[in-house]
Amino acid sequence: MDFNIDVASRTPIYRQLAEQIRAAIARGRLQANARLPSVRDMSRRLVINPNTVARVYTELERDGLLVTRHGMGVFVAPPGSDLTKKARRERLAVLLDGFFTEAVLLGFTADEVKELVQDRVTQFQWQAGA
Amino acid sequence: MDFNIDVASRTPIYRQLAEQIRAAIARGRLQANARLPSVRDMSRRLVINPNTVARVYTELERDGLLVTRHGMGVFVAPPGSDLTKKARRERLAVLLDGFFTEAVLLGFTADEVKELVQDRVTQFQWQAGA
DNA sequence: CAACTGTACTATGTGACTTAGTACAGAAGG
DNA sequence: CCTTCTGTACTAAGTCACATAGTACAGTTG
Repeated sequence: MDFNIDVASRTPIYRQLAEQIRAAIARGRLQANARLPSVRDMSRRLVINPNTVARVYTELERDGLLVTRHGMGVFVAPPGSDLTKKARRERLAVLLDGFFTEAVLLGFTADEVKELVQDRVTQFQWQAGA
Repeated sequence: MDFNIDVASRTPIYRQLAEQIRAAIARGRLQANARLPSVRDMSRRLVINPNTVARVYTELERDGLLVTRHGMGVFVAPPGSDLTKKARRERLAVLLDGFFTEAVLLGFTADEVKELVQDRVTQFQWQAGA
């Protein structure tokens, strides 16, 4: 896994790294139980502070995406959200509405958006259908 | 139009207001040429600083969503993005990938997402199909 | 002229973000 | 046991985004 940080960006470093890890897991480029670089190793690679890396790992563990074993390292957690079905659906609806808002303001038609959905949906590692 | 601000939220006030205006336009609750509350009026309603409101209006004008006429007020711009077709599509793809990432991490299946898309897509004011 | 509009500027305060440095506890291998 | 890795927990410092307050100026309307 290769991550990269743009220190010139207005989005915080810790947010950039967290998003890249989330994306890697969602696309299956980081599989369950895979080990991530240590806090110090990652900080050296990205030329950022170890504290910032630790902050990212802590946040992602709180979200249930990572599991840390003290003295051993940080690993990708097995899939599964601990939210209720209702909470999960509400959260997804908010995100989808945000996406639709931007799509409308960019001038797209509904058909164009549906087409793009079909194009891109295959690049992610979805839960198996019921 | 009624807007509301949560000062306790971690998301900045100017961002909250900007998102609410964007959403209102995308859903057709604010039509083209509609007039928005004046900077001072909006600041009194939301109990925030006039400078913060002005910042929001300026940002949305830069994005082409609003038009200000000095001394007269701020109005909703007619639809239409000034980005190139390629830039618009790339931007939408980034947003869609972000949405898919969260959907996967929340544990949804591809079919569930497609279903939600069908449910919600009708609530927005899309450009007329080609 | 009066009362509204948006805009520009300075000054101030708070908190997020990032870095640096030090220290401590758990795990693995010679 | 000792060394070296691992994550974690602090403190201290600096920078910058965010929000507020206040003042001032220019355009529009009646």
